[in-house]
Amino acid sequence: MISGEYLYALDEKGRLMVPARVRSEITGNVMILTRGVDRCLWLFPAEEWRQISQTVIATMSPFQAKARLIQRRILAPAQEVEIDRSGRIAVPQSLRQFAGLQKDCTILGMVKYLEIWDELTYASYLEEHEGEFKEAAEELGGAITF
Amino acid sequence: MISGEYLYALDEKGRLMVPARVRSEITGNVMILTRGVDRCLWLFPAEEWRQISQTVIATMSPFQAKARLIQRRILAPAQEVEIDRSGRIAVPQSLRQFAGLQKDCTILGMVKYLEIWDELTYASYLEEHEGEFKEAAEELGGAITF
DNA sequence: GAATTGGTGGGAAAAAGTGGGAGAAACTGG
DNA sequence: CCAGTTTCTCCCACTTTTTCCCACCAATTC
Repeated sequence: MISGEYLYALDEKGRLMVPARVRSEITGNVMILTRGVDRCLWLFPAEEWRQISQTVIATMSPFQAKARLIQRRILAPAQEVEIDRSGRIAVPQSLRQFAGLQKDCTILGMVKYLEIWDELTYASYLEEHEGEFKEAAEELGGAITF
Repeated sequence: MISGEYLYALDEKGRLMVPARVRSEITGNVMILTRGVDRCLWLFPAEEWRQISQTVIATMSPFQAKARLIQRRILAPAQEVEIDRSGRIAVPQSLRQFAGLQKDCTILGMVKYLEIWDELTYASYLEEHEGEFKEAAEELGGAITF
């Protein structure tokens, strides 16, 4: 179960640390990096990705517009990235650009996968959506008690 | 499984790189290039193309308008292209024009085949469809949970 | 305070990508 | 049908990027 909020800097070669806590949770040293929904990247353990992508592919035909869209936006940008001996991955140029990664990046543990945000982008996202969050919390409140 | 998002420039002779990652996934050095759906080209590994075209042909009669249309639009324009020693293919003039390829091209791995877009055309496609994508993603949420 | 773990930077070799030259093939006009 | 011209194709050499590895620094633990 992957969780936690981390802050790491992209180095000059475009490399980013995978938190040690996370590394110890996954098997192997290959993960899958792709565009996320919203302005961030998603980083999956290989096995999780296999499941998700299979599910998506199974429901898709290249002759349907919506399917192509999903495929182009989520499946296509996915690349295998290898974790080096120091625990870093290389983030490809195109994905860095998409998420607007500058230097400092926030990494979020989302249970089954990780999100990578530019630190500032993430901060403003949270701020802008605080109201919406409270509404969502209110709704959930009906179903969830502690 | 072909995926990844790559950016390459068409050179002055109209040649375009096939990403090394992709080259290592396919057998042989011949691929099939044709018009895609939307303003892009489709590039198939020979074997995949054989299957797809067979499937399409099998369901088509030249006496039906729709069938002829699909045939003219997808099957007919297909040509074999050879990957040279440096890993490039020559993109024929007519196809370049169809997809509006200028210089920088985005190449998308679509699992079974590749798409070739003019960089700017693709960027605007994604931008224009981001709203639609999020709706579609929202729907997928019904099918995929952790 | 020594040893272990986590993180950062950078060098060197290998791989990937780019440009361009020379010969072959195709096209054009006479 | 031939000669001149253009386009294509194939290959090589150079440049850039990526990958892999190691050394070092910081922080934590024993």
